[in-house]
Amino acid sequence: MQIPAAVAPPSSVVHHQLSLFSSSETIKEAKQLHCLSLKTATFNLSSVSSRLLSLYTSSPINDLLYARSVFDTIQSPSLPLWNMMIKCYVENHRSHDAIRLFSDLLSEFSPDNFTLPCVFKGCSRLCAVKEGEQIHGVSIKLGFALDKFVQSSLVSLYSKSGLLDRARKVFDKMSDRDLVTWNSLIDGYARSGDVENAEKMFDEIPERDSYSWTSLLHGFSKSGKLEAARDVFEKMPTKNLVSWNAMINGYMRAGDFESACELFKNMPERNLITWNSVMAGFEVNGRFDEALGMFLRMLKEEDGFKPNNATFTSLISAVAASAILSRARWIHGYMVKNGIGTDGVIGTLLIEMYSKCGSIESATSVFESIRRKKLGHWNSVIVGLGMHGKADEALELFKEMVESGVKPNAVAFVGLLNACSHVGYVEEARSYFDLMVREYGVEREIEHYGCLVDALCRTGQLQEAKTMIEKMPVRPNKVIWMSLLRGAKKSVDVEIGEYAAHRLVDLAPESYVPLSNLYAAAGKWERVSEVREMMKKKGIKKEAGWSLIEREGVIHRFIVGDRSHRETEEIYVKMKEMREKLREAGHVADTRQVLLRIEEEKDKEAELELHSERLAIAYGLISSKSKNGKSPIRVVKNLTVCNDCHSVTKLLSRIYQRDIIVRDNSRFHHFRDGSCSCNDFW
DNA sequence: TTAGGGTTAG
Repeated sequence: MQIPAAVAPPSSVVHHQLSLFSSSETIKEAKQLHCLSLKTATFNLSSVSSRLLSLYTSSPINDLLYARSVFDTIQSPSLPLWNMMIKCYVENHRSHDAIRLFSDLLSEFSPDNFTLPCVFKGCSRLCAVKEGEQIHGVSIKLGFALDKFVQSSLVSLYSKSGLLDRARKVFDKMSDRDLVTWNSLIDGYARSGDVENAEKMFDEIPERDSYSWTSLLHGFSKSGKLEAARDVFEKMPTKNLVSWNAMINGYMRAGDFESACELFKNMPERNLITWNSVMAGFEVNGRFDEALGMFLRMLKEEDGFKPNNATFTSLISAVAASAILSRARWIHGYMVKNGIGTDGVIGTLLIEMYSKCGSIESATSVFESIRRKKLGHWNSVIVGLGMHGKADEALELFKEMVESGVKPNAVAFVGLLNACSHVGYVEEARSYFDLMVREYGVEREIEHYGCLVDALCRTGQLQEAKTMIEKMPVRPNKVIWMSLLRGAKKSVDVEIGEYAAHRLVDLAPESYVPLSNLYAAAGKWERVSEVREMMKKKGIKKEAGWSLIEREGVIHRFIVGDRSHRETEEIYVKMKEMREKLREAGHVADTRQVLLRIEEEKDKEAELELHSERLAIAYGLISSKSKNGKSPIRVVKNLTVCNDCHSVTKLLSRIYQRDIIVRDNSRFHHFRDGSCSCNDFW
């Protein structure tokens, strides 16, 4: 709506305001000028509103909301204003909206040589190379085939999309190349891993600025050629923050933390990307505590750094992997306080984090709070429910998803089949295995076969599982052989177990452990010794078991027979009490899965009784009694729960009337009042 | 009178 000015502002006022525009560069100043222009009624002058839009859309301000509000009040904006607005959307990572605006523009104007580069950049951000090609055709028809900026943005689009031949074709046709064009192409070769061509172009370049050096450096570091990257880094005439970051990121990705930290320590300045690179590097290399530690350090050391989606992507994954619920709640709380939204991939990761940290309730509530639910959100919650043994809910949500018009993909079916296999729903698994192809047109991948095989194995249908593996059209991987071997161990079927183990050992040396467990369960102690000899010879160690439990922010970790804890005395008193109560409840130890051959049954029992999860549960029972006797005991374990511990934990949940939630290496067990959510299939 | 293309995290 335009408000007519009562009195035309004097030209001296307008002149003064325009001069203020050129000296402004902060959002605060922009807003002040915005107010001033409204108060003095200069806003309706196109010279003023145009300058204001330019200010809002240019760096470093780039404020999309204010820009759009100005744009919307201008009647019939000129082509440059449309161009600014499109660029602002692209710069704010809203390229879909930028393209939408571009198609609106087409009904008013013909795009010019300023419009097209922005649109190509948007296409490149969206990986929309087909659309880019179409608009490339349009730009030729409109006579912009030889415009330097149009050509340069096309080189960039094709480079980033990996179409180096096409990029090169445009590049070769250019009569007026500048550094930007060269850099686009060098970067294209570098990011596609063609370091040779990147280097060749770099050598041919008439003049180098820091972009070219950094692109080459990035190419080397991305392809893992860190010495070559370091060489470029040392040789470049002026290093900037971007080159430091690229180098640090290369080292972090390669797991060379020492070199990365050395650079991190010595660099002249840091930005958010520096910190994010380090956090992501720790996270992908499995050093979750350090990733979290860097985040805390950043908050402490860097005043005014506002963590963004990239920060949280690494951080949420790190917390999910650590499986500590209090950390999950803390990071989520931090995000809520700081206005980080849950749509898109962040929502997906949050759901996954809560599931992996043992609170499927919080995972579900995050899912429910997301207004525009995308496929990723549905998949994440379905996978989570499966992990927690809630197959009925997973199946129900799947139906809701389909009814809401979201088309399931391969991942959705992995989640669904996995949920079925975890509770032993073989018939449901079969039916969805069939339906996914017949009704939804989703191609079966090895994971889908894996889930069905697993469901068959968990329910003891080993022969059928074996036949299925032999008939399936894809080559079985180690996960599938491992399912069969685990199933054989559970059903104590030595023949099928050996069959699986023989096919497995080449793919996965750690498979000797379940084989040895199988022999132990079958009482074939000579075979156990043979396998253990073999493991020794090949240098394969059985991963030591541990369990952890968190209390008031502190992680307490136990190994078998642990006596190192500060409250060891109390823990062992509790263990004794547990033992007596279990005996009263009629528990008889299941000693079949004791790996070592111990002659006396009594000793076998003693070994079982000191399993790390029992120590953790004992600690949970004594440490949380005074605070809140009703909160569940949450234990994280690195290995699969053994038969005996599983039945013991069921009994303990009844005896002490406490929910006990155990995460093992593949799923969750919710123990309550004497039974477990896995229905004893695991 | 206002506008465009190239480097690092995800």
